[in-house]
Amino acid sequence: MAPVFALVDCNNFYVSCERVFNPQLVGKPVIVLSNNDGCAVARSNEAKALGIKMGVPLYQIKEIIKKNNVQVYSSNYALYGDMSQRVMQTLTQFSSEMEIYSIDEAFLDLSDSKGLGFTEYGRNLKNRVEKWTGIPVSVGIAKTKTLAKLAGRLAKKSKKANGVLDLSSSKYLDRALESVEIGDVWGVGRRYAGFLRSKGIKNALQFRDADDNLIRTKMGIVGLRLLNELRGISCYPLELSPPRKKSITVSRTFKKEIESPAELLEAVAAYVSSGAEKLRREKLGSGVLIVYVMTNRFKDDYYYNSVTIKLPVQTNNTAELIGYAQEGLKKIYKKGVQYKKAGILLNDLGSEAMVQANFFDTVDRARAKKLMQAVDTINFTMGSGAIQYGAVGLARNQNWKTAFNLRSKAYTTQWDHLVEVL
DNA sequence: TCTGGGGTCCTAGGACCC
DNA sequence: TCTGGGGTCCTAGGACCC
Repeated sequence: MAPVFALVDCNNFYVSCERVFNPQLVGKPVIVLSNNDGCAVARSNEAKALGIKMGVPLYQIKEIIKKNNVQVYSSNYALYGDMSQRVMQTLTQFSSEMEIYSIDEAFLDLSDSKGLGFTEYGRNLKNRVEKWTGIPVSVGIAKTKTLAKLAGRLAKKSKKANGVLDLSSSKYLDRALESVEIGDVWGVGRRYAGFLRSKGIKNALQFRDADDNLIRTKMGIVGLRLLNELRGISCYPLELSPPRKKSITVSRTFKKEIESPAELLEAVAAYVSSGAEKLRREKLGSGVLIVYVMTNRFKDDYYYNSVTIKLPVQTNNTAELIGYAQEGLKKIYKKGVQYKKAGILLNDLGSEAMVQANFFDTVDRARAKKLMQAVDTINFTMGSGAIQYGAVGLARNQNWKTAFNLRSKAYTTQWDHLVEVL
């Protein structure tokens, strides 16, 4: 039987999360910022209507914010992560087969749904998620994921659709495709959109009916898959279990530029700690560690350098990884440079249980593992960062530490942040 | 003054081997 | 002047996503 997909997409997700616990924000222009309160990464419809674009730096919209009393928030990942789980949990009731695609999106398999028509199904789903979690969602339904994304986008925009659009067997499919600008097609980014426009292909309908060879030469196999998906031939099945991670990265822009090697070391040690914790959570070990540093990329004298360290044995031991990172950092540190960002990458990931032993290995791995388990347990029960390596430095004087000056409370994950009803 | 972070996939080209 | 051919593996870079 031909598949049918539903895409469920939370509307302006971060903003919607803030509104659940602060209903006064409903109807007002609201934005949520990236790390260090740098850019607008989520916008309410009212904020979009004011012309605030995705990813625009805060300092460029100061005027608009002031004039229109836009409500501004720092990112609150604890809150958004928890709200996301609630939404996904609710969705499991609507299909046995679901793929969590991102923090605010999921694909559902509807091929064996019986009884109700798809539109009514979508409407039920939308109502229940909103009632149970407070998060408004849009639902797009179609024969392929790409078409479901497109339907979802139209569902959100069209007043008539009111949040749910079924294009799985619609006689208006062509008209719907024609109304979607080429750059808004899932998988067509800025570069490809520019190329396609230069060939006279301006919307999804023209793209669907384009010549295969033209698309293949410039966009390769990915482009051809995209064409097929738009033609109703499914190329991307639902991914029921998340594929194993191939890399883990932790990187941050510093609050202020830093120059001293000691501070740089602290930041890198902190990122390594966080990366190692992620490894352990996924029961993985890493065989290659990359450390990189850079200056402000918007300045002329931009400097970037990185070092790749092949580890003797795959590991997720924080102390060991910090040691290698420090060694590596010494090789790429340059004096007199104003660093603005650093990061680490963990590659060559493998299952913790399958680590290839090294004959010359000098680390007592059984002992190290016990220590890491103790550290993780403490941080899990007492709160993240309750215990950490000295290399990370002390909270005061951390000029690199990311700032969130406008953050709301962790309403759902910390007892002392619970909402009080007076 | 102020500009996010974490991922994946594909392709081309070079190194290396037989 | 002429200078094999095919396969595999790895890496860097480009493109995309949220």
